[in-house]
Amino acid sequence: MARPKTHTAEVAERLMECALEAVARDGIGSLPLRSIAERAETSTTAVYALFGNKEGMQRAVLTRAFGEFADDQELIEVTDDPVTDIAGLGAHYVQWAIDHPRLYEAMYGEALAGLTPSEELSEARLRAVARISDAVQRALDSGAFRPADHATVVVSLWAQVHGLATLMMAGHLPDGADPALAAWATIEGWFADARR
Amino acid sequence: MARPKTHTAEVAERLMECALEAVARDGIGSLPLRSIAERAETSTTAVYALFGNKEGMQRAVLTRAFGEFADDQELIEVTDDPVTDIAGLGAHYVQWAIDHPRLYEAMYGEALAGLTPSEELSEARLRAVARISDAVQRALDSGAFRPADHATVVVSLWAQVHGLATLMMAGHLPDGADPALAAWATIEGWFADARR
DNA sequence: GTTGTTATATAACAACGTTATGGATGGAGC
DNA sequence: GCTCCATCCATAACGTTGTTATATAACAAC
Repeated sequence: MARPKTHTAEVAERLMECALEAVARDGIGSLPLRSIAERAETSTTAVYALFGNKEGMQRAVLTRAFGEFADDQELIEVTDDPVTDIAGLGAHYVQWAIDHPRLYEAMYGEALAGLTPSEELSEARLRAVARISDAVQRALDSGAFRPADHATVVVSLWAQVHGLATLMMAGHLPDGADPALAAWATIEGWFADARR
Repeated sequence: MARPKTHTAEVAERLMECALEAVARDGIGSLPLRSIAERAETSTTAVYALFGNKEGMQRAVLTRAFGEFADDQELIEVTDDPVTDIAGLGAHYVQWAIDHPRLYEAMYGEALAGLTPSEELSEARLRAVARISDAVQRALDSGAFRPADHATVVVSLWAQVHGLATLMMAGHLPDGADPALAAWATIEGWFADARR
């Protein structure tokens, strides 16, 4: 009894791809709806029909970005040495951020202060650090790490890689600094015995 | 032989105060020149005469913010125990970020990816971590920290506090996590002897 | 076909950063 | 003291942004 929809999920996917590309290139701040819609061969109305508004589209882009980031983390094989796993996950974490600076910037920079997160966005965020969280739990269970609160250890390691990634992207890394060694020190800080 | 200037340094200061206030409240992204100029009782032209353009004004705001941040770091008294100093500086670092979330966000978030830094901005940035850098040097000299590259240790500790601050601001801190303990682990990671 | 309802593209609107414009200003020259 | 006129700056205009209103288009029911 009405006109059939043409703003389908397929159009949403096209829009999403164009938007993700634009954000990865120019950052989350500059995302002109007109050019995005034009590139996706539709009109700006589609954005409002499918994502609500610009902020909704930004949220969707960030959710997608977190998903791809989590996929990358999950490429790391799980071994029976949680400490090695943590080191590998950390290195991968930083590398992804370096490879996708604008995306990572948007994920952990402006996103927090600016737009209010949706349910899916929060979930996607959790998945991004799930592997590290798991590895820390195994390190604690195996006795490789001294007894400590799981959340505290996770935050310590997460802050380390997140901070390293951000500083490196910003060009703040002083000459001669070794990020891998820097991260390793934080891991060692949790060792049960002083093995160095 | 010409009309005297009214776009004086005093006007620049008024503009700066209004802009800093606006950025601290709404973030670096939303800084409407018209309303800033109106609040400073001048016109938008003054912004272009005194700061070049909006980006110049943003740079100036960030430089000022870094200055205030560095002032705060320098409030911490220097003792003869560098490790205690580092812990205190780190706690102060995180606290300032929590107290000025939009400012810190602007300083280390968008600023890097977006606008190109000026000379003064780069200097102001360096001053912000000068105290931590000094304390690390003393910790290395005194033998409290095991022999390591100064820049690497600085980056490790800096990344830790920066990461903690960012994650806390973003509400990413898991329940039960103790940021002070988390930071302390990174410090311990550099201890010469396993004193815990 | 006509009508009713929904969907969409287009055009209009307000706000933004930036640039042009034209009036205002006050010492220099007489 | 009067006229320049180089200089400065508030105002208005321009292009682009996100968003909303409007009018057209497309189908189902009668």
